[in-house]
Amino acid sequence: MRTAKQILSQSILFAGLPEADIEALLAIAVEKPVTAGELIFSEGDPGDGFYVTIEGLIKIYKLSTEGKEQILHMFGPGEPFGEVPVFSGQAFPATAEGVKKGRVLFFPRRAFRDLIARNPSVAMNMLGLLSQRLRHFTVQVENLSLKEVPARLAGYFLLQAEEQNNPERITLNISKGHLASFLGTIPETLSRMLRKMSEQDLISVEGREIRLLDRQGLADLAEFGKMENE
Amino acid sequence: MRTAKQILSQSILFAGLPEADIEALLAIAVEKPVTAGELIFSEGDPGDGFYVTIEGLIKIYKLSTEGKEQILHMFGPGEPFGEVPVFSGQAFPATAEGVKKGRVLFFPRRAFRDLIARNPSVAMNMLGLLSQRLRHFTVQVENLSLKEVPARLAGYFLLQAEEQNNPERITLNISKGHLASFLGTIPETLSRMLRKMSEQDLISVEGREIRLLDRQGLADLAEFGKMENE
DNA sequence: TTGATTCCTTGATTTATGTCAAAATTCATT
DNA sequence: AATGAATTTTGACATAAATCAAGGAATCAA
Repeated sequence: MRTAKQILSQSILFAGLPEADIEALLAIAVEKPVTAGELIFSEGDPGDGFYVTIEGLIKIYKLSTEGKEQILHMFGPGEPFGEVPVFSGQAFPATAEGVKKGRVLFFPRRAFRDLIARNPSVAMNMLGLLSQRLRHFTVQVENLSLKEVPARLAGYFLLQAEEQNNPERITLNISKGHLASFLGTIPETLSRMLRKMSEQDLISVEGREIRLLDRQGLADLAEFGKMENE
Repeated sequence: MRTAKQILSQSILFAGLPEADIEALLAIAVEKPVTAGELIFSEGDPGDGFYVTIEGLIKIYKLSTEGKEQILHMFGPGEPFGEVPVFSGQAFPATAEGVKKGRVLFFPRRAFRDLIARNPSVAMNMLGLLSQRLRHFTVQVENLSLKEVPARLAGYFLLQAEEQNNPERITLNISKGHLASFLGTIPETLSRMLRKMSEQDLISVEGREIRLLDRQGLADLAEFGKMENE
């Protein structure tokens, strides 16, 4: 069983925080067991603290006017929930309920705010993490709305080059199959596009190492979407 | 000319903060004019503060090994830059330079951290903003990797329903043309899909009002991607 | 080495969706 | 209401990419 500490230090909100900060967070958090079907909070409850799932599965839902349950999200280990209204000082806009037995950490709003005041670098780190992810996703969304696969792929390469801090070579950290699905396509198409881009000397591929041979060409491709024909 | 205060209160990092907090931020910020071609910071400089563009245009770039400039981002009014390394206590990984004459606000790291310690709800608000946007983009990225347009569209409707806090009806806040481009398609295709979805009683469309008639059907569509044939 | 998986590539075909052209509708302004 | 501009819809056609089917690498365990 993974400990709360392990989960936290890999979670979206706290990943990469120094161990001392994780300890400080654990010190103010309250661990609660959750059973399937158990209500964690209800729509309209005051947002007096947020949660991080440690184990199990939580669903967030609203009831439609006919009383039907509309699931909005499911959250597993490492994923926070309720933090948006809590950070903003709002009531919970939906209901949270256990789906699979597990446990969650509850971070009381007040104690969390005090922790930040005592130790502002925790907040700074969190802001850094969130900003970075946000920037990543902003670019990613732009990429994905590009109509054609070669353009999305070129955009992905440029984004990765930036994030890996190397403008000339990137290493795929996921399999080509996963990459295909991530780009909204399938392995066959990805494979063909990689070949085509290699033939045009935009890139060269050696396993998971991609060399970016023509950055300007890739940028044009990402912007205009069309590849010149062979 | 829009004032720094107006820009800040609509910026990604600070939008929606109470006026008092914006004032507090302005009190620690230093306004600097920027001319075209002026260096703001260089790769490797210590990240002793971050910037928000007020007016003009800033480019962020790195130099390739052959000394060629690789532009990573351009930032206009309201957009922060340098905040990721600064929040995380790193050096700047790239160089910032003015492209169009304007001005920027500089937030010294130290003063900003002290501000957070004095006034943790500023940090809480920022965390709330970033978390919300992050959640939005996370879902959006998932949607956009769905292969077919009807699935992406259904996903978009469900996301909007959640954000507009109304599970049964949404109001498009962008034109259908823009929506098409946002979903990575074109107005013609969007139009056809809306008709098809209406014919199947998944939705009904009255101008920019979309009524979600079959939420489960939409969820299935978003998940499995296929529409049943006419 | 062998066999067993998994991952990646290639080819033939079908299908979804983009392109082009034009009509219809909506919206804003007089 | 009437004009004009912008947006949306429709139709015929072209094409990028998905599907289906098969075969090759690469990886791993014994």
